[in-house]
Amino acid sequence: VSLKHAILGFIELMPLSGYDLSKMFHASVNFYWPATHPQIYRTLKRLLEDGMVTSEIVEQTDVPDKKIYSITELGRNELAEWVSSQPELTNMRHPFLVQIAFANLLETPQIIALFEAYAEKLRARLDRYHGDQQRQQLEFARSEKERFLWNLILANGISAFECELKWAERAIEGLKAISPA
Amino acid sequence: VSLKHAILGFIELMPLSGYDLSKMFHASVNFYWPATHPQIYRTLKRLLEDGMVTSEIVEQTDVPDKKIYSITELGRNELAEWVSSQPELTNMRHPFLVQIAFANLLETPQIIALFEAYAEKLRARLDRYHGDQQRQQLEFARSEKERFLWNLILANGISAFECELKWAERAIEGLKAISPA
DNA sequence: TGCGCCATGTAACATGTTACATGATTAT
DNA sequence: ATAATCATGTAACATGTTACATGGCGCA
Repeated sequence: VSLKHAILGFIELMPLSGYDLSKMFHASVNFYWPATHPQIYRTLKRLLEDGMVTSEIVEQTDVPDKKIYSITELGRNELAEWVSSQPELTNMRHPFLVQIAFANLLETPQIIALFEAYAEKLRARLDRYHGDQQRQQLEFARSEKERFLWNLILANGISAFECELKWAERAIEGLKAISPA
Repeated sequence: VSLKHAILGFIELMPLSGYDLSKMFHASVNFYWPATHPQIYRTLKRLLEDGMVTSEIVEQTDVPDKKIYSITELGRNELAEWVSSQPELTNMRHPFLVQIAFANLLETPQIIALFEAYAEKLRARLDRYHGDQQRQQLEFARSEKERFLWNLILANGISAFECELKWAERAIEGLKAISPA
């Protein structure tokens, strides 16, 4: 339901092409709302049909032409309505937990190795959160309030992954305690 | 990729019908791997075609017949392989963060209200984690190791939601500080 | 010569959701 | 009566992924 609204949200910031949107998704919300380019183009097509956006072809020299989308009054209303609607809990798909749920077949050292590989991935993700790529997005904020909100989102990712990492590290300790050293 | 493996994992515990599986998903892994019954029946059909499971109709009096699925050698291999494969990071869809990312249109008190509604939902979810429904599942554990793993999974949910709740509460504090009281 | 960026899209497939469809039994 | 539980499934739709398709420019 919500890719549509994320796209409207970006276009509300400024008129954008599908390609721009794709880059923005990858540079910013990708961690909590991934979107690939076919999905974006398809959704833009639908938004256009529904009159939520308008498109305009901008000719460019040297590089291919762009199709720039702008938000309409209807789109702005839709976005405003969605933004103020009741928040939903993330419905996670957590493949690692499923894996662990059925890991009884494995030897404890193997399970420890799984947790260690998982912790490593979490650390890599945390590094990316701490990297400046994320912070650069904050520059586009149009107000103090917006910057504050975007900082909250960043903080959410960091705290969630730190929490997950702590859990994994505690799990490793616990598993080592029951494993024949 | 992984509903298939979750189903194999359950059937490996004991032979089960689609209906049983549906109940087990709702009672246990639902928070980190939701599955609806059409999905389960469809996946069972495919697993049967692929020779990962066999089915047997069990006639019952008073209640409708059951179609009980059992795991095959092939299915057990597939499961074993998957369980020991490289763990993947959860790729979240976090609609609330998207909502907040574009909440600049709203007045600060409205944003606070959103966070409060969100925090309320988190608390409700935590209550369910602390409820005994989750703990009852632990009874089915076939070994100390399995019980330990299942406890880890429970702990993961609790710590993740507690962390998220703390984040939301801190956010509310921060927003109140910048709002005209 | 080949890779990567720019820029658009489609096709096929996989996965997930909601609604439809049936029908008996048991408890309120 | 009516709702809930048992038990199976299909159909239609929405969403997400991977691969295919095109084509120019600039850089190494």
